[in-house]
Amino acid sequence: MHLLMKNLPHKTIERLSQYRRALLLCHAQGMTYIYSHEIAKIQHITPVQVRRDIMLIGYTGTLRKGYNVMELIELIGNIIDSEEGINVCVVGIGNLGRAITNYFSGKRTKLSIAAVFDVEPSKVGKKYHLIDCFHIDDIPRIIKERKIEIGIITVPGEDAPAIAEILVKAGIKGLLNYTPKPVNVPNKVYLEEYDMITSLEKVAFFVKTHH
Amino acid sequence: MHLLMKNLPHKTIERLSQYRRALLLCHAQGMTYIYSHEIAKIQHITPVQVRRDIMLIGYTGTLRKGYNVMELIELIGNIIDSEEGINVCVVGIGNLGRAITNYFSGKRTKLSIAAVFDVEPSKVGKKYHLIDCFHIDDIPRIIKERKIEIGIITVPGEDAPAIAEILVKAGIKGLLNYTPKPVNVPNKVYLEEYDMITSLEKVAFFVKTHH
DNA sequence: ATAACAATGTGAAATAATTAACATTTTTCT
DNA sequence: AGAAAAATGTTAATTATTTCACATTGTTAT
Ligand SMILES: NC(=O)c1ccc[n+]([C@@H]2O[C@H](COP(=O)([O-])OP(=O)(O)OC[C@H]3O[C@@H](n4cnc5c(N)ncnc54)[C@H](O)[C@@H]3O)[C@@H](O)[C@H]2O)c1
Ligand SMILES: NC(=O)c1ccc[n+]([C@@H]2O[C@H](COP(=O)([O-])OP(=O)(O)OC[C@H]3O[C@@H](n4cnc5c(N)ncnc54)[C@H](O)[C@@H]3O)[C@@H](O)[C@H]2O)c1
Repeated sequence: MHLLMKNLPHKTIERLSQYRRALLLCHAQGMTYIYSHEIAKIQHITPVQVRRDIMLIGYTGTLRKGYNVMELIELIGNIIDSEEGINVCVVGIGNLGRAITNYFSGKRTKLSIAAVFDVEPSKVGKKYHLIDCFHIDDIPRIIKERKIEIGIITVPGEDAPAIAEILVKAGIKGLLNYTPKPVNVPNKVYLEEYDMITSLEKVAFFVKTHH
Repeated sequence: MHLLMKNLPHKTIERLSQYRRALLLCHAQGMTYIYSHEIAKIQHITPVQVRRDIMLIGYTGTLRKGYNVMELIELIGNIIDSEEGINVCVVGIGNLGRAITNYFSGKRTKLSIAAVFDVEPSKVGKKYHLIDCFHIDDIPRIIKERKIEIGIITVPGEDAPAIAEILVKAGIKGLLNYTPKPVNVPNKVYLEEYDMITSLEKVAFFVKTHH
């Protein structure tokens, strides 16, 4: 593993993921080289920031031609992906859980949803986009069997803390909580929380104040 | 409008929204006062940060008793809400669009979804959680009639830029793009973009590097 | 009454992230 | 060949955000 990786700013990691997505589209359109200002335009940021991020991962472009699209895609992959891939599970296969499962399935990537969980008897045993749905009591077993390292929580808010605890006990390494209820995890588990209401309220605030 | 509001850091706005949500739950449980360290615990941040945010909005608590829950809820409301409320629309009523519409409807808040749009003939004319679905050709008219100021984009990625343009032309003031495709808007429109893959890749990266 | 404690409020310091400035280099044009 | 243009790479400056450190002050215990 690169020494570089350790010290990459969080924001840079996010942007690398976004650059890669944009680059994949550019590659699909037949572009072989791209300038920092072109990437910047797509992502609504400055060219300097793009160059700095790319500098941080130790890649260097060609003066006057820019960056080799495919090389950059591969390097970003080396940085942010795990070689062997990482398995993910979704807990709570309601509206949001199904939308996410649907969204991910088919996307060829190093991240794949290896199981989904719910409590509803009518859902347990079914398949969602080819992925088995298990009862939450099976979380410990399935997580071990299927080497799942990351959990996405989409249960009703009030159940989120309990589910987080179950997942942590089962050995999960990272959690993505889409519930409005914050959950507690030990320090060794990486936690990311996102709530749409917060985003919307933020947009509303800036709409209100900037005009 | 407060002078204060103008200069609040973006991060503070996000946290205020989160504090309020947590405070509402505390209020519902009958708490009348709360300490900065209690809020901090819920949100996984430091008590100093909570106190600083609260300082920034000009509220002051009671020494030794902490903050009055209801007063704080109301003050945060004064800061981030619009008095009259803001109307929102969702464009693209697929899996994610429906999940979001479902999630928002019923939540009593100053933000309400006033219309949804799609292109599918089978969806146009129907109601989703009591909200009318119109054809995207009606965007300009409906946005004016219903005084919609914010748009949430949940169409397939490739259509997002075109939809953003239509919404901007129709006079939208803020956009929340849940598509993986970045869109362009003029400077006066506030834009927030969020992609789940990026979040998941970020979690995966830190899982990989921190262990 | 007084000391010990536990909370807030905040200037100052530290850290994180972005942006400016510019040296360098390749390409193109004359 | 030499000048002009346009791109990268990077140090330094700036700005944004978080954290430290501590003065202040109600509350509780002795
Ligand atoms: N729908 C959205 O767009 C949206 C947006 C932001 C946040 N959220 C949040 O995501 C969560 C799910 O939203 P939704 O709209 O999909 O709700 P939903 O009710 O459609 O789905 C919840 C699912 O969780 C299952 N469930 C309930 N208790 C469970 C438990 N203890 N263990 C496992 N599964 C359990 C239910 O059977 C159901 O399938 C909620 O917390 C919601 O606040 C949703
Ligand atoms: N499902 C998820 O969890 C998820 C997560 C992140 C991002 N996304 C993104 O959100 C978007 C929607 O995802 P989804 O799973 O709901 O897809 P979906 O196919 O279920 O829904 C898309 C909807 O948009 C409609 N549509 C198509 N073209 C349109 C146009 N020009 N104008 C208006 N409506 C149009 C379709 O009729 C459909 O109803 C996609 O861009 C996807 O990448 C989805």
